[in-house]
Amino acid sequence: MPNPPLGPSLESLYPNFENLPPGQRRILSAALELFAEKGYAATSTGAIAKSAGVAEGLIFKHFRSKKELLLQLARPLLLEVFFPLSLRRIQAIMAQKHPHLKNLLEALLRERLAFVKQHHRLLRLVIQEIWLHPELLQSLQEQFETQLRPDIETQLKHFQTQAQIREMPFGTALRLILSALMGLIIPRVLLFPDWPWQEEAEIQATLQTLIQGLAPEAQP
Amino acid sequence: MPNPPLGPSLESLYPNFENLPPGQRRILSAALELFAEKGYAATSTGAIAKSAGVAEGLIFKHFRSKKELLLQLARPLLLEVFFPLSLRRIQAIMAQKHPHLKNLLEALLRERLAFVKQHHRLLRLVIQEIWLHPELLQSLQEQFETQLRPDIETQLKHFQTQAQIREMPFGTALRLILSALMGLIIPRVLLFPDWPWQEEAEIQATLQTLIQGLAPEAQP
DNA sequence: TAAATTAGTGAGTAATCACTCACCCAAGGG
DNA sequence: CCCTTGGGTGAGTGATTACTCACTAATTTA
Repeated sequence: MPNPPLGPSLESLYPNFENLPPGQRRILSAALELFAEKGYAATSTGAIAKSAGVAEGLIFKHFRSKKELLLQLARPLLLEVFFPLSLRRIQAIMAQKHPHLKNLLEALLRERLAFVKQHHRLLRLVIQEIWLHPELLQSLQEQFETQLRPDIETQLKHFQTQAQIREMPFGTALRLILSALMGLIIPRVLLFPDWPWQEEAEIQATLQTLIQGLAPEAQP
Repeated sequence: MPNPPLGPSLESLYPNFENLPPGQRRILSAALELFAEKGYAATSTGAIAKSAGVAEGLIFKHFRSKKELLLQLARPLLLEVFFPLSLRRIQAIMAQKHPHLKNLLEALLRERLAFVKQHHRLLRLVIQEIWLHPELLQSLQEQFETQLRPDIETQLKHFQTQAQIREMPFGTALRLILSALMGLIIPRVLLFPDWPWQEEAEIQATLQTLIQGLAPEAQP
């Protein structure tokens, strides 16, 4: 199946989305779709209202400005998009004492790939707008530092003592892992979703490369 | 030096930039700066004209529309930004019979990092707008297929016969290499230019990971 | 039950948008 | 010496923009 399926995004991700008034829900959904497709700046509030089937004024009853609509859309979801370790499924895997780094990375990559296929609009929106709205990048950093860094750091240290990852700073290891994962996810889902991807082979090649790459240097 | 220097971008990249009428040059420079900073859609032609110190009407003397200004800015530069192998300096390195993959990748990474530090506005512009203007992505693909693919493919095959890269499809190897390079360049130059980067260590870690990762599997 | 709060409407507004047009000026060419 | 051509000007245009406001209607609170 070459095309990522278009699924409802917000219901399963936005905190207590179902308890919001229906108008606000329709606005958020329509805004996500239009922002992702045409970009924030090129999407008018009139178009959002029309697509949501509500009066334009209602947008400004629920959100003080168009920009706040963007931030309220993106902020609660940033963590979910970029830091999969916050997911319960992955935490469950990490709770086990995994013998091999490969098992963790494979679960991570497969889970993230499926997640992004389902919520590709959201990833698109974030990747498009993070360069233009420094608040987004900053809140992403804050959430990471406070909520995720400790967990990931101990996990990586564990693999380092097991000599599955060679000695290197935490930030470096994180960067190498994330760029390998994103290097598959972004072209697969966002840039060239219609290519005839050999997805399983790409997953295996990515994991193999990452694991060999992170391993300690072979002693001659 | 944590901050990437802001250098003149177009003089050295745009084909026969110096022969263009001065008004057009000022417009292109101002548009590049503003598009990269605020995004294409959020930049008005009035702001471009003001920043360039020309009348707004002059923009439409030289470019049929605002969008064509964007395309004329981006298209001739896409290849330079994303496909460093077109550069003479790198071609010179490739002309030698390199004994080791590492020499090529190291030259590539260092050259690209320096290039992007100098032209970070341009990379920013392309990364921001490529999601919203399919023409950009398409012309990028075309240029790659016709001009670069053959060279790179033979070069990679050469490394495969030397057993420095294990057996894998061309597209896969290219993707793995590009994501490793971009995974250093993008955070270093665009996302967190002000961090206290240990740049030399990051370069070495990236190369080491990539070379180990691409190598044939160790036989037990 | 009166009052206040909340969801939702849709016409209205001042500002801004991309783009046009009539015009100026200088340099060549016949 | 006229006349075309091309770089450059800046006021003007209709459309679009984000946002406001006076107004229902229904539900909650006192």
